[in-house]
Amino acid sequence: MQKIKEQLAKLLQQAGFEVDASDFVLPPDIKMGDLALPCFGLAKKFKKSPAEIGMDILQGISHPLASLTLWRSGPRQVRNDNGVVDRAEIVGPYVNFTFKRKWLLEQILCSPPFAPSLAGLRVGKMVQGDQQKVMVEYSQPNTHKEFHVGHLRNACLGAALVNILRTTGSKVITANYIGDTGVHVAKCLWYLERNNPELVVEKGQNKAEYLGKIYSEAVRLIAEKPELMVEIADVQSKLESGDRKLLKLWKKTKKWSMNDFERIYKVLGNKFDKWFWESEEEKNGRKLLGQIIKEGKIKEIKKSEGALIADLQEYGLDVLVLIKSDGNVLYGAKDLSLGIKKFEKYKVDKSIYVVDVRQTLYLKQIFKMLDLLGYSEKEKAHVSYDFVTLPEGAMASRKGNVVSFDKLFNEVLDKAKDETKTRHADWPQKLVEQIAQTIALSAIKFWILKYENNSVIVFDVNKATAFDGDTGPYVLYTIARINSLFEKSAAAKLKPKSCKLELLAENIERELVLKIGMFNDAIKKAKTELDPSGLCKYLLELGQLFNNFYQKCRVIGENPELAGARLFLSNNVKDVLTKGLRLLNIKDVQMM
RNA sequence: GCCCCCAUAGCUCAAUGGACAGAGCGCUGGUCUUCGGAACCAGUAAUGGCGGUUCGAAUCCGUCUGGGGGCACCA
Repeated sequence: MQKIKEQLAKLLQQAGFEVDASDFVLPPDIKMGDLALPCFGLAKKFKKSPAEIGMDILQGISHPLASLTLWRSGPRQVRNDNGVVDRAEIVGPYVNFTFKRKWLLEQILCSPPFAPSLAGLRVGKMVQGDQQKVMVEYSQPNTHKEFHVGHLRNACLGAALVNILRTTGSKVITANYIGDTGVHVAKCLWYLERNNPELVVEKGQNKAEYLGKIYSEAVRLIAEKPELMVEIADVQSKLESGDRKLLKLWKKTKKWSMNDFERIYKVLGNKFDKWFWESEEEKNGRKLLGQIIKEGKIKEIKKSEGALIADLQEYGLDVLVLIKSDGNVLYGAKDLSLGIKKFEKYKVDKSIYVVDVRQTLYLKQIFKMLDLLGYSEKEKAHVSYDFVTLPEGAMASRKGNVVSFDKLFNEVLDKAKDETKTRHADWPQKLVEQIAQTIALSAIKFWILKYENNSVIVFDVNKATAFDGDTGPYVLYTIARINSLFEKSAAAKLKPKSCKLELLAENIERELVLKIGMFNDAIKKAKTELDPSGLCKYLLELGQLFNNFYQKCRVIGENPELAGARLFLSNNVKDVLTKGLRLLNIKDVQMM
């Protein structure tokens, strides 16, 4: 669509109007035209009414349009038999342009907005891009806790953003930052050391799930007797200084958690280039802070009440404790050393953090400290997303009221299997399971990604497991339907053909084509806003238009040229849907 | 106490300051001797209150009400 807008803008510029491609908007109804130019801006500039400006434009373009035969049908409309624009019409403060059908259809359908493939991703790189080197840190689960639907949102969002950045030209390094140390680990180990030092678990018990339970049990005990926190701090210190027994316990249980995370990432299709560990940054952070203090590098980092703090009040960013008065290192110290590492060791131009909205202030503090330490030239961005809550309130491992990823996934998977079996009683078990898994994942990911980053998602099992309406399976269904159409058409000796696209004369066909042309715009918006929800909405709208088209327009039984054009259009739809899903890290299906 | 976010149809969500505020679910009615009914069509119904800026406000500003979140030893 961008190319078309540019061409129209050029036409108007030749006629002497200062119009930019970005000035055009879509008319609310396809019958009004393909593109509209609001005349408010020009009206203000020339101190005329928008309608008068519209008249001027029609007068002006009469010349370039008039290369051959131009005729006017009334003062508010011009038509032209030659060239690109078929009709330009003033409606209120807008000038609506309708393009020559053949030209428009060929512009969009024959020059897809993306190159054929990009290695591995197969989405296609749409622009050359700035080749900016970006690190995207996302998914920061804590070991010794369960992976729940809150983590799921981060994992889905991060993966989608990475694909969107890559397809628009950025060089992305993906990073996971595992919380393998800290108070939560100490609490868990403290409990295990007292109650299950040999780490005996029942057969068949999911070990990561077991750790999650231990953790919330420990939290409960400590809430009853707050003085136990002294023991926890002791465990934490001993662990950092390398107590053998604790270290052994820690390593083994950490492995349990990591095995589980890796299993889940594999199911979700998340791949990370770098793995960072809090336990490593703990040491680095302590060292770094020691240096900063010793050299008096920045005045904001100083001792206070026995702790080491960053006093950022003069920037309106409060105070952040970096090292506790009991000597244990906090998150901020670790993130500071990791933040520096990203710029120094990995040489990135931009550092993106996909982190929960509740850490907005915290990340501002980290970014400010990085600025003060000499990294003010480097770009730092916090992609904040709101969290997933339960109807009765926030989800927290501490409270033990989390909806685990497994619970949700298994529920959706069972449903997908049932649905698939009822439709395909003849399918072998293996095929059913494979397709059902893809359907289930599409449902879960799409359910999460269709919400804007800043909207709270209230977990509702019916919505998360829905397959009707605006869901992932709806998009998959549309693709499967197109595939089926191709099979049946091929049997009827019909093939996609682009030579007579002008036969696509129905309004719904034109609407569908224009929507295909908007794919790039949807991707660009997702990139600018670092929010993929608009892309989800776009894919749903495209799917809806296709299904509408499919209902109204036949392929088999029509004359081969029309059928060919419709198949060509359908193929474009399938291409965009598949690539769009790919960007969202969602796999498609051949059939379902 | 200070700061941030949110409030749109019965429910869940959309809408670069611009044309009659759009979807999905629900409900009512319809399509189909199914190129795949996980579908399509029609109907139903909404900008929390009060001011202001603007040619024009769901959107920007102020204020009130009602939710959520953050603010020194959690991450």
